[in-house]
Amino acid sequence: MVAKTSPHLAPLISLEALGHAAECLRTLAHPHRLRIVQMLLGGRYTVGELAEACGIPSHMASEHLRLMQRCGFLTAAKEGRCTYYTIAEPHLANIMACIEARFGGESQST
Amino acid sequence: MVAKTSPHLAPLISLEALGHAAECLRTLAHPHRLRIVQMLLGGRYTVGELAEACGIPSHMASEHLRLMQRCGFLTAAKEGRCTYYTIAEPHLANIMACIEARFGGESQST
DNA sequence: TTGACATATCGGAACCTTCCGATATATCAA
DNA sequence: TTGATATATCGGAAGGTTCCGATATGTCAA
Repeated sequence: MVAKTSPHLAPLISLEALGHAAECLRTLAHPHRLRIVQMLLGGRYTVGELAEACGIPSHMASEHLRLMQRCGFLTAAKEGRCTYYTIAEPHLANIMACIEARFGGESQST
Repeated sequence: MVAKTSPHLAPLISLEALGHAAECLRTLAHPHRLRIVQMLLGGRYTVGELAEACGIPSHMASEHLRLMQRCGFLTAAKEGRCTYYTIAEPHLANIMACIEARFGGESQST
């Protein structure tokens, strides 16, 4: 039931779970989607606001948001003509913190 | 010089840095590469050992390792016929901890 | 109803990734 | 040298992703 691997390691995640993790990482691995997640960690925003912040047309923001919703990262709430998105997966805060720790102070003066 | 965005958020990472972050996340976003990183966080291994643990031919493990080396994640040390790989990017431990927190206890009894 | 706005969806072009078999290089043992 | 082992690289097939213009849906104001 357990590992037949080397002595000094024990708790390997199953390849199936790693496949799921890889899927989520791939969903996160896009500059506009990272920006969207970073903004949503600070509050809720509409598609149009997120699109403008990323400098992309809103129908593309909508597509990014749909991808992240499928992954369970976000939820949508329709209010009138607008759709507000919010973070649904609490672990995103941790991962963004890691990313900010590594890339936060990177070459912003060039 | 600073944000012209909404009141309740301030420290957005530059899109350029987010692009770099996305590249690194994409490199990580593969089940075999995640397994390799997880193993290497517990010690150093040869290409063949990593390949066997993933159930893939060693020339494919070699390719995964080269990708991660390019990203600065790993370093290689040749010893005789074997090449030992080790973790070079300390932040990988943090990110793997996030991933284990989220996916560690997932469906291993199915 | 009509028109304007906000979001969502569709179809396709361009590009990137993954995987594989074949082959190259480098090391050791005899 | 020769043969076996360990790793690395190459070229191409198959599939996935990103982006875009066009179009659809759903909401508000008049």
